[in-house]
Formats: sequence, structure tokens, C-alpha cells
Amino acid sequence: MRLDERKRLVLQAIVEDYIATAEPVGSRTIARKYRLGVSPATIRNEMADLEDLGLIEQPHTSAGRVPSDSGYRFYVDWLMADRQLSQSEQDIIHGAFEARLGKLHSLINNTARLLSDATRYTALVLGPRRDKAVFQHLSIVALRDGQALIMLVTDNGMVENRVINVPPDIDMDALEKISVVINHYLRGQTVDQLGRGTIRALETELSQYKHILAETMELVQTPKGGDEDDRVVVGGQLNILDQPEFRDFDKVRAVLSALQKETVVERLLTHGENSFQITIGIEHGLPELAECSLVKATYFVDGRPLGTIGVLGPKRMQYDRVASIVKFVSAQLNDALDKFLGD
Amino acid sequence: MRLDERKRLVLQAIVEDYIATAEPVGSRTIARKYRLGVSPATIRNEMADLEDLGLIEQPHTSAGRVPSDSGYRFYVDWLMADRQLSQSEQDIIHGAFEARLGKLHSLINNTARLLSDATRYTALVLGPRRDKAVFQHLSIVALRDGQALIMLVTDNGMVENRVINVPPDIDMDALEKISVVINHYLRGQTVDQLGRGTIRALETELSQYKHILAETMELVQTPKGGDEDDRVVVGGQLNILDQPEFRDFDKVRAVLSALQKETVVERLLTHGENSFQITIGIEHGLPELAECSLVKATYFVDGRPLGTIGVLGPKRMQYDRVASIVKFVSAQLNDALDKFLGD
DNA sequence: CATTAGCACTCACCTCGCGCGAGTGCTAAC
DNA sequence: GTTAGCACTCGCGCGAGGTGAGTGCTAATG
Repeated sequence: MRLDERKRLVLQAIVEDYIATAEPVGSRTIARKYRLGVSPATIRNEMADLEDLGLIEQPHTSAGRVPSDSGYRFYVDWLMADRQLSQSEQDIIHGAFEARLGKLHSLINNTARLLSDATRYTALVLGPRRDKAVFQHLSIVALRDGQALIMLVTDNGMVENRVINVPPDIDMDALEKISVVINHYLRGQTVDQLGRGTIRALETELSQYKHILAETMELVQTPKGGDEDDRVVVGGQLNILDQPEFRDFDKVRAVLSALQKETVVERLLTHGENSFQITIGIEHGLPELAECSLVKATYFVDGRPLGTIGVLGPKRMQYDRVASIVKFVSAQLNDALDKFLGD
Repeated sequence: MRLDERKRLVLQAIVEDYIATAEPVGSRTIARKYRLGVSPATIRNEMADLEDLGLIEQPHTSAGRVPSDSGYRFYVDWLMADRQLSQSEQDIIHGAFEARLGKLHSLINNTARLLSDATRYTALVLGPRRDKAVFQHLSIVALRDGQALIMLVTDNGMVENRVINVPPDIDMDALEKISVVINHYLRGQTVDQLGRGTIRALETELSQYKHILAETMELVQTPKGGDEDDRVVVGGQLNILDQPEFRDFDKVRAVLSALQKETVVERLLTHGENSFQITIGIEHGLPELAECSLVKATYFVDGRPLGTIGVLGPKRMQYDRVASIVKFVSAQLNDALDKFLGD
């Protein structure tokens, strides 16, 4: 879509004013605030054209104009300026990643909080995919008679464990042996490429310990570490209460309850293929979140995509600011993870 | 406070009707619905008396009556009938605990969901206290050059781990040795009674591995497993949106944001000493949650208190139903944990 | 003396109508 | 092509009036 310079300026003014005020924008306002050097009447003509193009719309006759989804899209693609984060903003974010190595989980958790605090919107963080993880180490530890703990470490920093029942008379050496064998067979494999052959071989070699092996394989193969799915973290959910467009209980409930469901958030964050992407309104295909936009970025370790961070806000979102923050945070996260996991 | 039979019936009618409808209750309603065999005028006289006693109040002249905090308290202490859970309700809850052993964390997580689904209010679950936990086992596993994983198991089923840096040239045997020594010194101790002496002895014996020891002791002693505090789980937060008394954004925000803070929830659940307790309104001393009531119960393993479960709802809560559910769920949880952790 | 019928009174809440003002589209003049 | 002017639209806020639920008081009643 080609627009002449003035139409672009008018559209930009409408989008930015609406983002700032949440009120439909009138021709007079634009003429006054954005000094295009023309009268409101001219602006009105331009606005009529923009409306014909589907870039803006009127909530009702005799109201100002509001950007449509494609209006936002055009703004994001063509009009939006790159916004530099101020040095102090950068410092704050950078500082948050200074914290010492710890659990991957808390790194992800902190990122969610950081993102939501920085943007004042809701932050979504998706951790590493379990099935792409490379098996690194497994240990089995006897806890007491009849119980043992299996612990699994993968290369992307995830640690999973589970308590299992074992025959009460089993001795430490047997457990040790089992874990040595399993380690030997699984080292370096990703979970989703575990072949039937490998499993069969294990079953043969450990035929006396069927039960333990079965439990272990279940831990290894459960796609998401069981029912509690640490993969998704949501931060700052309550920030949506501050948005005037959500001054409506049904809308709030719809959004919040969608965010409760890990599958929804996961689909949201895995939708699309670009490593940085802005999704406006219904573009993601989730009707519950049709009133929201999402700015998301993938983070990497050693050039391999590990997960995604995103910021969810109203369609009337400060795209420029949020985009810079998301980019910056994901870059910081890349660095932190390289230090944490990099070889 | 002594009340004659009829006053008790009137109070009970007011509380129960208000719980059911969320509307101030008038004298006519009581006479009609609760068939006390007297006219509205008589009820009005009784109500005036109850108001003098501070058990009920009027939102404004010419409205019906609403229970006051002490009215609820009287109801809960003296008037409320024990409610039996139906067999099918019991079966559902019981079934939810049938699930196989897994991580303690997911047991707690599921309990929160179960409680909130069953009551349609918000569920709070407090997991085991870290500092009362008895050290059971520690292992150190080399991950790759320069990194290792420390893992800590305590008797109450908690498993904590942390990635640490180690000298790149350290060998497996050294790690093994360190963990043997630490295990030897710490086995059977609770975290909060770790004496200076023990620590000094460890420092002497492991003087070559100062750094690793320091990291380990930090993991052991960090009161709550670092910044991410798994101790508190909240379920069904959105249920408060269904309560008519919270059809107000500021109130919703106040409650939800209080529930976001682990410290608040923790204080709420650790307040008071009884193993089963109903807290009405401001009795817990947290002004943010002054409009809420809490029904909570402690759960045990081997007779030792491990944590607390609770249901948070409006003061206009179905105390009888919630009380039975909370009691039943905590009993089920006791059983499940005894199977899980019991010696 | 407790109970009840009757009655005047209060007050939240709903609805309706009205005026205001922001904003538009159109037309005619520049 | 731009702009001034103007009639028109329509959401919104406000105040008036009516409604109804509920009360407190008083006097009559068994």
C-alpha cells in the first residue's frame, strides 16, 4: 500500500495519539497537536481517504478515528521510528542480568518480572523445549529403603527429578550400575530422536531392573516434565487492569483465563517463525486474545533457538518502546545464557 | 454472647440468605422464606436487637441487614451445621490423590487446583518449610569442564539444585569426596540447627575446596531456595471475579496483587496456631484482604506439621461447604504424603 | 406483654429527557 | 487543492421524577 507523505503523517499522528490517550482522535486534535500546517478540514479529507483504505475506523458517527488492525500493522511496518532505550533503562536491564548463575528456572522467572516491570504490560516467557534437549547426565540416588531419586540433566540447563519406588533390598551399587548403563546409552542424544533400538538395548541390558528403567524412561520422555509445566512463565498479569480498554470484567476475565492456560501461551509464543515479530490483534489466531498485541523475540544459545520472550498488551500498545525493550532483553538473555550454558 | 432461640434462627437466616444472594436481607424475606411462624414486624424487632448487639448492620437506612464480622463469627462458631460432602464429591477429591508418586511440587500444585475447583474460591497452598527440613542427601555431579551441579534432598521430599562453577581441572573423585564429607557432617541435621562447629569442621576438612563448599552451604542455608519461592502456590485466583462484592476494579486489584506477593500469602497461612481455623475479615490483620475470609488447615507427615492449605473467599463465603472440603482435602493430603514420605 | 397490622418515611436505583460538545461530511469560496 | 462555514449526529453527563424495598414507630390485639 502506497501512501503519500501527508497521509502517512496523519496516520502516524492518529496511531500515536490514540496510543497515548486511548481516545478516538479528531481532525482538530491532529491539526493542533501535530502541526502539519493544514487545517482540520484538510485532515478530515485525508482521514476519509484513510478510512476508505481500511487503515482507520470510526467507533460511531461523530466520533474521532481509531486505528484498525491494518492501521497498526502499517504503522508498525512503515511508520514507527526506532526508539533508543535511555542509558539508565539499559543499565537497569543489564544490571538485572548480572545476578550470579543459579537455576535456569529463576533466570527465566526473573526475565518475566523484568520485562513486565519495564514495559508495564504483561510478559510471557517460554523456556527451553524439552524434546529438543540433549541428554547430558542422569543419576540415581537411594533415599531410603524402597525409594530412590532419579535426576536428569540436559544440556540446556534443565534439571528434572522424580522420586520412584525401588525394591527395598536393592543396593547402592546396583543403582550406580543402572545409571552408568543408562548414561552410556543416552549421552548426547536428544529426547525426540531416542530410537527404538536404543531403548530395546537398554531393556535387554537392564532386564533385572525393568521397573526402574521404565520410570526413568518415563521421566526422560515425558514431553514437559509432568503435569507441572515450568516451561511457561507469565509476569505482570495485573498490568492489564491498568489499561482503559480492559475496564470491563468480561474482557479481563477472558484475557486472564487465557493466560492461565499454558497451552495458549505456548501457542502464542511459538506462532510464526521470525526471531523477532510483532503480532497485532487476531493475527495470532487466538480469539480470546483478539484485543491484544504481542511483541516477541526468540533467544538463543550457541545460535540454537532455546525459547521465546514476549510482551502482551492492548492493541493500543507502545510498539516502539516495547520493541526496543524486547530486543534488548533478549540480547541480554542470550549473553547470560551463553555464559551459563555455553561450551 | 447468649441469644435466645428465635434470635439465633433470625441471625442464621440472615447470614445464610446473604451468603446465597449477596443482597441485604429484609424482614419480609425472612418471614416468607424461613417460616419462623412470626410476622415481619416481629422479625424487625429481633433484627433491631441483633443490630444493637453488633451482629448485623445496615448498609444504609431503608435497606435490609447484612451480617457484620462478629455476626459471621457467631454464625461460624455456633450456628453453622456440619455439612457432609456427598459421596461423589468425596470420590472426586479422593481420586485426585490417587495419582502416582511424583514430585512433591506437583502434588502441592494439584492440591491448589483441586481446592479451587471444588470450592469455586481461591486456593492457597503452603509447602514444607525449608528451615525445618532435615538434611538427607547431597550429591555433586560434574556437568562439563568448569561446571557442576549440586543437588540437595531433604526428608520432606524437597529437591533443590544449583549449577556452580568449579575449577576446570577438578576430577570426579574430588567431587565425590567432597559430597561424601558433606553428607557425613550434615546427615540428619535440620537446616536451622546447623551449628558453627559443624561448619568450621567442614571448612577445615575441605579447605582445598573453599569455593565449592561455600556454594553448597549457600544452597543449604538459603532459607527458601533462592528467589523463586516454590513454597506458595495459589490456584483459582480468577474465581474472585465471579464474586459480586468484587465487581470493582480497585478491590480486585488489591486482592490479586496481595496474592501475588508470596510473603503476604505466607503470613496469611501461618497466622494463628490451630490446625484448623476460620478467619473472618480483618482478623488476620492484613488490610488488603480485609474483605476476605479464609478457611485453612494444616497438613502433617508423621504427626509433624508440614504446611497449610487454605481457601480464600469473600466474607460472604459458604463456610459450611468450604470447611468440609478443606478438612477432607487436608486429610487426603496427609494420607498421600504419608505414603510418599512416610518411613 | 409479646405480637402484629398499619402507616409514614427513607433512600438506592432506574429511566427518561435534555443540553452540551466533540466531531463529522458537505458545500461553496478562495 | 485547501479552507471556512455550517448543519447534523450522537455519546455522555446530569437532574427530575417515579418505584419499590425496607425500616421504625405506634396503636391495637389476644
